[in-house]
Amino acid sequence: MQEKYNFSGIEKKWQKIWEDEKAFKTEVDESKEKYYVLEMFPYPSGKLHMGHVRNYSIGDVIARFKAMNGFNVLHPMGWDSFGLPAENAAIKNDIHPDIWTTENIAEMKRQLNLLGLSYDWDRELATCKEDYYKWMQWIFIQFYKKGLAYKKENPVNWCPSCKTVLANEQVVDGCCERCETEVEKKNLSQWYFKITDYADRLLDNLDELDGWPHKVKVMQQNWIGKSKGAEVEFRIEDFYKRLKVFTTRPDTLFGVTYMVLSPEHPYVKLLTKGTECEEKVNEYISKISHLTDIERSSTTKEKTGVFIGAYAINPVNDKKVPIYISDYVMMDYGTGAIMAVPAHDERDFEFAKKFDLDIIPVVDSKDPEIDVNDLKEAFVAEGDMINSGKYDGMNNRDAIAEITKELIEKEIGKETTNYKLRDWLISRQRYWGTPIPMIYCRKCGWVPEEEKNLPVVLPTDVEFKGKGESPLKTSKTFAKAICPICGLESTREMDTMDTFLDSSWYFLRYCDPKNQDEIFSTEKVNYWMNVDQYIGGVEHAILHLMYARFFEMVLYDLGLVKYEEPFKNLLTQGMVNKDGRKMSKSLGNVVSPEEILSKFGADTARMFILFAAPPEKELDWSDQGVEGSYRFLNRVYRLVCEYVNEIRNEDKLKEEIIVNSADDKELNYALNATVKKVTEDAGGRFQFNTAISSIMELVNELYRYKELDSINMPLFDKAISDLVIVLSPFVPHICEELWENLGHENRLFNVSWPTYDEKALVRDTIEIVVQINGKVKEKMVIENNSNKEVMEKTALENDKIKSLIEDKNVIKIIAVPNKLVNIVVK
RNA sequence: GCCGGAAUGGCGGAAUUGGCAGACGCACAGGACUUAAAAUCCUGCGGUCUUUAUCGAUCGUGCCGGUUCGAUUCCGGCUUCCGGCACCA
Repeated sequence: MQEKYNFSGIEKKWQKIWEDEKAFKTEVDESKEKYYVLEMFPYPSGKLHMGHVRNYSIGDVIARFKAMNGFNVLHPMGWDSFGLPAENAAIKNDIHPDIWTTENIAEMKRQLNLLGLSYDWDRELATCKEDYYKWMQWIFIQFYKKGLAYKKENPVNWCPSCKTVLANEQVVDGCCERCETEVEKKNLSQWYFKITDYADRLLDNLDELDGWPHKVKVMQQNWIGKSKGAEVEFRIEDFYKRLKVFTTRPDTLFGVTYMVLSPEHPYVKLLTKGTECEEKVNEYISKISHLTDIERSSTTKEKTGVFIGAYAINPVNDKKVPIYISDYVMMDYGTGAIMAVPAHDERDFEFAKKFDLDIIPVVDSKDPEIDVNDLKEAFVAEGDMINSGKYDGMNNRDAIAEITKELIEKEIGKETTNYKLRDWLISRQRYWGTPIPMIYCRKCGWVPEEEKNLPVVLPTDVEFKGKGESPLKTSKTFAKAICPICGLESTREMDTMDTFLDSSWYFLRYCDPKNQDEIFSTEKVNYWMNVDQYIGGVEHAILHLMYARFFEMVLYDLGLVKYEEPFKNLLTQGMVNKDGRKMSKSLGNVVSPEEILSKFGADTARMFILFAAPPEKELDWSDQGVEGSYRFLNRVYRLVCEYVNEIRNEDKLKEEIIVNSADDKELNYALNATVKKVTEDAGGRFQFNTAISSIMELVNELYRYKELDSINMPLFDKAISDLVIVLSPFVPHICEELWENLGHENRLFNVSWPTYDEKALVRDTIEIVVQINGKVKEKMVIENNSNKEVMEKTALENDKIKSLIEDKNVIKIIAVPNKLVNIVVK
């Protein structure tokens, strides 16, 4: 066996063998339990970064571990290949997005393969290929038929740099999540998906996702933003329509002192037209329309607003209150109008102070420090009702229910639930995406393309100018279509789909990626789904993960899949940082994976990344840490090499393993403890750092044992073999090489995971601790599983303990078997 | 502002059920091998005090308090940092 650890030769050799042997190909096999492990597929930017390396290393350990434990593992990889960068490259470099993307995929696949990942490449898919987006369009049509896709004109988020509209979820702090340009509002007619229909299910199902990080579930909860309350109708003086408001605090109805409409509220024009207030109202509306969303929604901004000259009548006490407009009321939440209770709402309080409006407390504070008749700030806590007629004295929690009941009886209100979640705007005014398969017929309106005509293919005769219109409009052929209903010459939809649609179901297509006749075979999807372990960055906690859940629910309702939730377990890996900061070009602290791979090899890179931190935590890149991992692999290599070349004696290997000497027992203990630890940490908890540390301990023990005068050959051989096996999911190349040199002809990923012997983990004698008043004073070696009496007796007979307690009163003795004796003295 | 999460040596981190805090690794220091270096191997490595050294004493898991024989772990109250949401009525 070659003495030097030649990682480069070894890695090339095994990558070739795996590829030639199609080592990781999977098929449905009903006789075996399946395991679907999935890493979020990448956008083919062309360059692999450390985040990818981490993501895929984690997935690969799990995939290899599960395969060795007898599971039929599905571990696919593909490309989220529609999207803006390709199109921007087209505009800039005059290269077709398809070519740019295809080249990038090839380059990235080459880099991925350098990592030795156990993918079934026969299942590779790319969302920009016709055979994928054909089914994307098919799904769109199913959504449309189910009434879940609709077109409407609305003020939408427009990114002036990306020149397209964005979904709510893609706007971060008022800016485009991709390019950080400030987002503008535009009134456009756009396609939406009715994700709001699924708000409750998206929320309720979260409870059952035990295998998801708490954090992600909370983020989705916040995003859905469910709040229960009541809708209340107010009469408006001298006006034929009633004003509806939403409130979560019907208990404060008696404290309403004014009303506020959003400036965009349709009543504003009706109520002010021709009145003396019209001018200043219009002035205000025009002023705030120049504000950006960020300016308008800043909580630090002073409240502004204007009285519109109209009054509303409070239905519970017939009080007349003035109506204002203000930009702190949003048109797209609730009814676009609020009842203002300054005594019990911070925003209303601020507004009332500024405009010198009445503040009437209706909930009394239990805290004597707070005088509700002289408030310095809004009182939002619980308390008993005051100034509220027959409800006075009632706890305000109860009053919520009682007053709501009264509203319903009088038919001036009802219970309502509101959500922050908005419908998903899915149209994009870009070329490099799935064409929306809809046709506009001037007689029949919007009609879906016939399914037999799918896919609606992206035309190639387009120009990329980067104007604010879909490049599809420059195609001479694309627009023309025949109405599937009446045959009239019609026009196609020119927008494409948000790429988040493509990634909302790719995990299903992996189950049956080559199917020409249907989106996937039910049988195959039922066998593989759902995803047992999904791994990716936490940045997808809301967008991708909620959209994918929504898709799965709709497909479930369509009878296409048997689970409502696609991802059983989710692992959100932490970021890879350098010097405590995010790796970024501008900071100049980017570590290139390829450089590390050529210097140390894939196994070292994987080892470091898995060992340096638990997967969900941030990981700080450390060059010295990488060298440490490299050192460790060299140490393992030398150990096996020395064994194979110098120590191994084939004749002795045939003997049965008999563990006899104390040293043998030590080694056997270390071996079994390590197998147990790695099995639990790598297979269950996904704490690869501790799994690896326990393997390091075994290596240390093997080095110690190797130097002994007599070596128990069969035992040592077993320990070396098991070491190589349990290490292989982490660093597969070096282990295959070692395995081969140990004389095996099979491949490690086909080898069964070793079992451990609980008996070997039971030592003859163990060390226990003797405490006095909880402080460790002495350590004693006693027989394993000694009973409490023996433990106490041994402790009390110990000379040191004796001397320490001789002039004290023993009050109590606590003995915990195999752990400690605690003597309480006074 | 609201909602989550975290805080342990010089550093990354471990302690899975309330039971020896600091596994494993990095860095550092000393030694062995070597003409020398690299590599490798061995030893030490939380603070303070004490001792020639051993042995030992004592403090120590962000801060304050509680429960307990015993708390990094449970409870209450803070501080700081990270993340999410945010005039959402």
